[in-house]
Amino acid sequence: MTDAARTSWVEHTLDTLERAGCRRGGARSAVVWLLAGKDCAVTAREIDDELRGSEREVGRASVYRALEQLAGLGLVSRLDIGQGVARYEPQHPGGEHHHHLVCDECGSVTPFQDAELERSISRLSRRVPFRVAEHDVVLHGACDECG
Amino acid sequence: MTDAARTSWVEHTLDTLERAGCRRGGARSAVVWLLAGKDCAVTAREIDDELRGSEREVGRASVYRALEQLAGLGLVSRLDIGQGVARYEPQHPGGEHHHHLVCDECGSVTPFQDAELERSISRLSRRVPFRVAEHDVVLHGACDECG
DNA sequence: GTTCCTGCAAAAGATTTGCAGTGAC
DNA sequence: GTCACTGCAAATCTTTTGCAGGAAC
Repeated sequence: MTDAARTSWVEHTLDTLERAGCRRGGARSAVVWLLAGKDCAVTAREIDDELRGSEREVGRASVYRALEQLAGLGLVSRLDIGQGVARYEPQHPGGEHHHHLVCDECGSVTPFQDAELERSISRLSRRVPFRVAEHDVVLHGACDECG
Repeated sequence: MTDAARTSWVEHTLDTLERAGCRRGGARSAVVWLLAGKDCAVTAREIDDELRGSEREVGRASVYRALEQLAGLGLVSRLDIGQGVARYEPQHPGGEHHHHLVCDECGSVTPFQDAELERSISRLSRRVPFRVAEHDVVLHGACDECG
């Protein structure tokens, strides 16, 4: 992930928000900038903690509200990969796309990509009686260090 | 899913519990029997509600404790498919295996099977630096009625 | 000036835990 | 009799909501 790609996602995101009739509030922008720096899914708590120690403090409710809004506009993906917490990551338009390995021992989350898997899912998506918008694949097990 | 398969899962489950040093408590058995009758993932609340109206009432805590134990022994799968609730379904040893379509409009959860997808995942599982024990695929979108 | 945004505190849900009594073996 | 199991109530944790003040346009 290049810096250019991150910046481009931020611009695209702020533009889309503006077109949706939103104003450029500081709290939401802080969440957008923080997310832009993440390569893999983070939890609301992680965002909240990280912003709490930053120059722009943000209330927890604002973090959740920003994430909900961004997810609704398709700018971030929301993932539920166990452990009872939602995770969020930037969704780069037409760009990189990955899935997750979750270690059930230590809780670590690692991204991976696989073209064959994507092809299977894309073929499958056409077969089901369902308008498929997104898909998530989660592999559970033990990571290199734990297993 | 045949009645025989359900009964066989119950027997296998109770046996495994016994071998793990558990006693045959009534609450846990009630949860096992209820799960055996389900073809797709249910929430703890659904189990609790259903048992509350049955002959064998079960405390909520016992439902959660039973599910945690069953999941730990690999007898049920725990799924997090959004909506902030965990779902559980029987894991038939070496048997049927399915994934889920989740309608983001109405919240319905529909199971599906796909052999090609399974093959992709199984090949993939051998390639990653990770000991893969389970996998979940969730397709999000709009169901036939909502979409 | 209007409408959206924000933060706090309170509320709502899901899940877990402490504990005292009950039941299985 | 021992040790696991159970149910209740309380606690914990994540996420949502109400509301009053503040900011964007």
